[in-house]
Amino acid sequence: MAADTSQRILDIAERLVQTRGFNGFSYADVAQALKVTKASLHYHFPSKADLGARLIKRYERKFLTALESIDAESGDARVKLRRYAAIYEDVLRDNRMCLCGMLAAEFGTLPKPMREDMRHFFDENERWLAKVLQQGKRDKVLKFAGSVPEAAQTLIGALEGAMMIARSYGDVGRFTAASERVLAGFGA
Amino acid sequence: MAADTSQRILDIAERLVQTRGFNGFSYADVAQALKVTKASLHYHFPSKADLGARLIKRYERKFLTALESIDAESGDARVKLRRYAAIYEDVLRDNRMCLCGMLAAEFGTLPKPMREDMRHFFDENERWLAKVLQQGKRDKVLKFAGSVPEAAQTLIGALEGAMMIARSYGDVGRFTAASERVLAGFGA
DNA sequence: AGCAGCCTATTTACCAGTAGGTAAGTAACT
DNA sequence: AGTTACTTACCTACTGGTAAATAGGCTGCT
Repeated sequence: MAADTSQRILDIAERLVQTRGFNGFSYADVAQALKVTKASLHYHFPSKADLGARLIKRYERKFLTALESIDAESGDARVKLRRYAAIYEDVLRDNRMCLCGMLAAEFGTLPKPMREDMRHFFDENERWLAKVLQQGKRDKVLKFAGSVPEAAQTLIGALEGAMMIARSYGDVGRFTAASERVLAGFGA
Repeated sequence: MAADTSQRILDIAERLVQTRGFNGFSYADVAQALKVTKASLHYHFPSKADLGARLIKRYERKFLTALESIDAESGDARVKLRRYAAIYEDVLRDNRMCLCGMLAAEFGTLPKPMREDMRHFFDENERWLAKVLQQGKRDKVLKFAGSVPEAAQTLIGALEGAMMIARSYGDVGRFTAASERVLAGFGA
């Protein structure tokens, strides 16, 4: 029950960051949602920066696990890309922004450790995507010009941006359309 | 000198929103930078929501003026697209995020009028881009599949996302690379 | 079995600093 | 005398954070 509280705090804080941003919520918000006192939160996460850092690490772990599942369940690079985009779409459908996409916008006010953790998330995404793109190229199911890492970076940026704007319009379809177009540009 | 104060407030606030976000700065920050009191700011912009709304409107006006210049100075749709992307790059080079891209991330905490103004900015961008894309298609200098408005939306999202992430890495080149790749996808 | 002592999770009761905002006064120009 | 552009002096609510008290469960010892 004890370890559970930490996770429940993270669940609520995660939702708040994804919908309102790291600067858009307070310990009081989490405390209220969880029906405990603020002081209790500080017991589990001494400072907001700690909470934020833990949030990113857990999010990255969940995300990379999902990517491993994709690898395990499909061999076709085109399918992998589509399933990658589908992760974003699912997040958006829940009215959330990608946690790290949100934090990227707030970069200027983020504690240093959070900045590094956030970039690590994108680095790992890029690594996975680069692997998939390389594989797709080798298997001749994807075709695109130029450097593989740059292609991966472009893809991440395009999906994050599409997500961010689609959310402002409350329109998942807008994301889907952009996502399909971007993937089509890679032959997927 | 009086009318000037309002503009100087907007200048400073604009910079703060673009670097720290709307929730990442306070009237006290602006007052300090301008060496006036907070109360003086409230004289010019009664509430922060007012300030924010005025900020967006001024930003949109400047932006649309820049787009008119592009129209006036070039007839080639490929050049127009490249110059459009160059606007983003210049903003980023100044270590800023696009004002409305930043606000899109903070959408969940924005006052309603600001939400609408922000979407208006994107709508106008989309309108201009759609016009350019249509023209490029007609002139056979651009080629892309599917609906023109959707293509325009995709382009905006890709540039905003690339910008946001590149800024987190303090790497303008990362934006440039993504931007070139995206434009290449339209034949530009 | 009984209980002392400890650990974990939590509360109550604070704290200083900052947020956005207001009321009333003032100084200069028209 | 009125208008414009401010300042001084406040206000309330909230921010992240802390210290001390407390309640309950588990440990080992006699």
